[in-house]
Amino acid sequence: MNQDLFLYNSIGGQKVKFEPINPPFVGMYVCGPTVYSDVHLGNCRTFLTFDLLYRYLTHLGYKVRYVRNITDAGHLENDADAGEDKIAKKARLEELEPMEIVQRYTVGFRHVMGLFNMLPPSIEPTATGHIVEQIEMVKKIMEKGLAYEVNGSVYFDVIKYQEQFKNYGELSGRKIDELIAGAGAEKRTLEGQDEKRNPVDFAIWKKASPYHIMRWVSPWGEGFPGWHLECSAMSTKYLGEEFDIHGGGMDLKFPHHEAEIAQNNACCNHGGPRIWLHSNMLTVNGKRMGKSEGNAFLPEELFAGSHPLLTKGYSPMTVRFFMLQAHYRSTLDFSNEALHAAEKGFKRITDAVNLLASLKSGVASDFNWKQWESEVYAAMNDDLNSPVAIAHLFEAAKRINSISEGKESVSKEDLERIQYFIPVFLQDVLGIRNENMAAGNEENTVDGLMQLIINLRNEARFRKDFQTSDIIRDSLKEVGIQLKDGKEGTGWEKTTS
RNA sequence: GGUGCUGUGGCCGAGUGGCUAGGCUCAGGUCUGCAAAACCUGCUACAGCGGUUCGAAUCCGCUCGGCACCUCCA
Repeated sequence: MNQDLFLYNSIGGQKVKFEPINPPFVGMYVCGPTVYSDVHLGNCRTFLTFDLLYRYLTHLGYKVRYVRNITDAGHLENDADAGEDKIAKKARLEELEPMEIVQRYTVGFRHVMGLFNMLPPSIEPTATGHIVEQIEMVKKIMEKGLAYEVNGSVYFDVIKYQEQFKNYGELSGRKIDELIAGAGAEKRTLEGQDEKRNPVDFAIWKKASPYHIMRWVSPWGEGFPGWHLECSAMSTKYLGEEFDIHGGGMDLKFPHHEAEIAQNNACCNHGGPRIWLHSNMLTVNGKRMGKSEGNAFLPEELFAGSHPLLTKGYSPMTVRFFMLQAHYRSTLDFSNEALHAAEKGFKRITDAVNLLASLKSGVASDFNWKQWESEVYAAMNDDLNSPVAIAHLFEAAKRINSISEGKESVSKEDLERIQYFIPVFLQDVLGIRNENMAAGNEENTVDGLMQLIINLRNEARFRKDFQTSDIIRDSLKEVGIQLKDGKEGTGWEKTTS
C-alpha cells in the first residue's frame, strides 16, 4: 500500500489519487452482465479492466469488497410492444421459465470469466434477489418527493431533483435543457412516455402488463423494478451510501450511471461512489462490438478460431494479454493481425519467465533491477497503465535472455528479487496463467517420452544420419511439437496453432 | 443537431513541451548439418495547414477524417 495509485475519475475528468474512505478496506461496485444472452468479448474487456483493478488493489494490500451484480430482471426492450422485459421476452420465445434463461446464461458467464482467469467478485448479487431493497428505495425516494406514481408505475422526477441537487448530467456532461429539447424529435416513443411529467424522467418501478411474466407485488401493484434501480439498491446495501469505486462500460455512463447517482442522492443524500471508472469499447474494424451491431465475437468462437473474421484460434490467456496491451480507457481494435502479434509477444514473455528459475547469479547486476521494478509500479499507479507495465516486462525478458546466455550478469540479491516479483506480477496482478502446465503426472510421462525421442534424434544427428533426424523433427512438428536445438541441448514446446 | 473522445511508422499500441515506449511484421547478422527457436542490428512515425515557444507528436486555432454517447448494449 506504499504506492500512490492514481485513477481517472469520470466525474471531473482527471486523475485523482486513490484514497479509500476506510483503509485498508475498499468498496468497489461494477455493473455486471444482463443474463439473457451469451457474453461477448466486448463485455469481457470491461470485466477484465476491473479484474485488473481488483487484483492490483489486492496486491497492494487493500482488503477489497468487490461487488458485481447479475442483472436477471432484464431491462426493458425499447422497441418491444409495450416495453417488454428482455429476459421475459427471451423466455417467452423459447418457452422457458425466465429463471431458466437466467440460469443458463449466468452459468455460461461464470464459465467464460473462469477461462479468462478473472477472479470471482466477493459478492455477486442478483436483481431478483433484491426486489425488497429496491422497493424500499422507491419508497424513500417518494418520501423525499422526488418520484411520483402514475397508474401503478413510479417515475423519478428529474426536474425536481435538479432543483435540489443541481448535479444531474454532471457525470455524462449532459444538460437537462438539451435532453428535453432532444427528447422530442426523432426519438422512439417509449412506452409510458405520456405518463411522465417530463420526458427526461425515468421509471424506477414499472407496472407489469397482464402478459409480463416477471412481476412482483409492490405498494403500487404488481410490477418490476426500473432500469437503473438495482445498482443503486445493491451498492448501497453492500458497500454503503458512500463507497470508493464504481466501474462499468463507457456505454453505461448515460443514462444508467447518471440515473444511479440521482437515485442515490434522492434516497440517501449521497451520490454513492467517490470515483467513477469507465472502460472503453472493444471495436471490430473500428466499429464498436455490440449485440445490436451483429459483430459480437463469442469467446468460444475466438478460442476455436471459428469466427469468419478469424484465421485461427487464440487461447484465453493470449486474448487476456492482448487486451492488457491496450489502456482500458482507449478503444481497442480487434483483428487477426493484432491477435497474432499479441500471441507472439505473449510467448516471448512466458518463455523468458520460464527461464527465470535456471538463471545463475553473478557478482553484480548490469541492469538496475530495482529501478525497473519501481517503473513497473509507476505504470500501474498511473491509472492502471498495463500496456506500459507490459513494455517493461518485455525489457525484463530481453535482460533475462541475455543473462541466460551469459552475456549479462545479475547479482544474487537482484536475481532472488525478480524470481519472486516477475511471476507474482504476471500471475497475481495481470492474471496471466501459465497455459502450458498440463496435469502433473501426464506431464512427467510426456517429458520422459520427449526426452527419449530427442535422444534418438541426437544420436542420428551424431551419426550424420540427417534423413532420420529430420523425419523425427518434421513428424513431431506435424503433431504440434517444435524442437529447439540450442547450445545446451535440445528443448521442445507445443506450438500454438 | 448536441456532447465528448480520437487521428502515431506495414500492423497493433504507449507517450502530453526537450532525454522521442514496447510488441508484431520486414530486412541483415550470430548460432545451427540444414531449419526452427533464441539473440543482435536496422527500419525514427506522430492527419493537413497555420500559430505560441529557444524547442511541439505533445499547447492554441482552423480544416479534413474516425469513433462513442444522446435509445437496450460492457
